[in-house]
Amino acid sequence: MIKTSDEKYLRAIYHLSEDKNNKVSLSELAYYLDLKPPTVLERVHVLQSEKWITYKKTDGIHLTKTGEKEALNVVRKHRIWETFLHKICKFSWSEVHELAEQLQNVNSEKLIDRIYDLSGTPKFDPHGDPIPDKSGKLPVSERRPLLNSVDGCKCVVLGVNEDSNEFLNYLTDLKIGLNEKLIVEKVFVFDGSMKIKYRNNESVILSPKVAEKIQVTCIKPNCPCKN
Amino acid sequence: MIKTSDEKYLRAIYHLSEDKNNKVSLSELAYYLDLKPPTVLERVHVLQSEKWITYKKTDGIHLTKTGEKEALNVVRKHRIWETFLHKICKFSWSEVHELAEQLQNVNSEKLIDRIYDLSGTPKFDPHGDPIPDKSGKLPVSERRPLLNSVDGCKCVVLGVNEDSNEFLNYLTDLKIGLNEKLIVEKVFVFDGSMKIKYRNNESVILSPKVAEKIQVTCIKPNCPCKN
DNA sequence: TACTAAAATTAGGTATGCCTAACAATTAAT
DNA sequence: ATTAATTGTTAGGCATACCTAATTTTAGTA
Ligand SMILES: [Mn+2]
Ligand SMILES: [Mn+2]
Ligand SMILES: [Mn+2]
Ligand SMILES: [Mn+2]
Repeated sequence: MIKTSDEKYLRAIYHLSEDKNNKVSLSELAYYLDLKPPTVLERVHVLQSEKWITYKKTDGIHLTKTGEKEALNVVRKHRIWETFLHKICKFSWSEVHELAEQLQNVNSEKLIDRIYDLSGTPKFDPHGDPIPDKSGKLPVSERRPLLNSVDGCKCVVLGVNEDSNEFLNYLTDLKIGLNEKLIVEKVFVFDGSMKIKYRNNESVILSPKVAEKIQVTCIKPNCPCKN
Repeated sequence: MIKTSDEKYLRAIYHLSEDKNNKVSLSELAYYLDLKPPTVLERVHVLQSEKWITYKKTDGIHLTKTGEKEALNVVRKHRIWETFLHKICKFSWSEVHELAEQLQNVNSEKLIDRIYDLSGTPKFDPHGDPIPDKSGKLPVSERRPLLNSVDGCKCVVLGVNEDSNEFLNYLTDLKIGLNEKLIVEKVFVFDGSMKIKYRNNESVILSPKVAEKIQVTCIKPNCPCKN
């Protein structure tokens, strides 16, 4: 049986190898977990001996098949809790992550099933991230960065690429939330920032850094936006 | 700020000094927590230095005013989670305790408030135990042991005095649950066991050991049952 | 009161999960 | 190719939360 403290590592490794899909280095993992490299090295050796991961200095850290399955299970629990907290308990999308970190440790598949049902058997969490099914399969989504939009594109927010409170609160201030419809009025070729219209003709200019992290899908068919 | 591991101790001490309202001994506490006395002694010293409890070998362990307040807060969290699990997540009353033990460690007053509201701001948990309010005040209940009933008494189940799965599953097998109406057909003076009628004229003979642990209140006013 | 059983304490030990400081190896830059 | 910076590794230590075995204290009983 896997331990809670292992799950933390597996989820971290999963995220790091997902984002930047190249090898995960020791120091990277240490930084992500807010721990020091010797600490992490120690645990990595253990995780390796338990066959959850492989590690070679040159090759970095990789999840094994079993490790990935376990990681996806933690991701599943995390995202189901986030969804439950948002939909049923009415927490904002910037509050759910931290709480879910605690709740995901609770050890009861039956409880996960129940809150999953209570939340309406969702496919995506409040940040738009896909919820793996029990076998670890991820639902596919059309999401692409808002940054790839062309002038005139009408699209809808499916999620975000970053969980940080600073970012989420910024969006909340702008009143940009999940399922918000956005019209890309103009893309400024200079730096890629874009003027967006939404709600009752509110409008805002988003920096490319922000636009890159907002995930959308076009509403009109055959929209010429890049993916 | 109090630590999760301290809360476990405070709740245990609270229960032990509640049940048998005399002093709580070290070995008693150790047994309850399923730990060895030296382990517990160590922690007791710490808890004492942190002013949650007092301890003198002769006098046993006592919660301080602050300690009791903290203990009541854990009890509150525990019972709210139990209620939520039962009412909203449809867990049976024998399943909720163990899960609540895990969930009560989650650190968010806001979350407790939300699930409390979701559960319909209950005053009692699925075992009939009172849920303290935020200031630590307990709602009063009319509960008395079924054992104190006289022949012919009509009463309703308000709770139980024991959380063990063996006991709860026994009641579940008999289909005796919360709010079940019971008629005491006959009390056998020999040993105090009693014949009970309930539901569609089902009937059963309960041993005094069981009857003592079922908490009820009389339905008819001026019922001559003892309290 | 003296003896015995139970409870409390002390001493010393283990596993886990974290750390710093010092050193080695690798990779990037001049 | 040499140097500098980054990354990984080793060694040794600390705190927490447990344990057993041995001893002391207290309380119950004869
Ligand atoms: Mn999250
Ligand atoms: Mn999420
Ligand atoms: Mn309970
Ligand atoms: Mn209860």
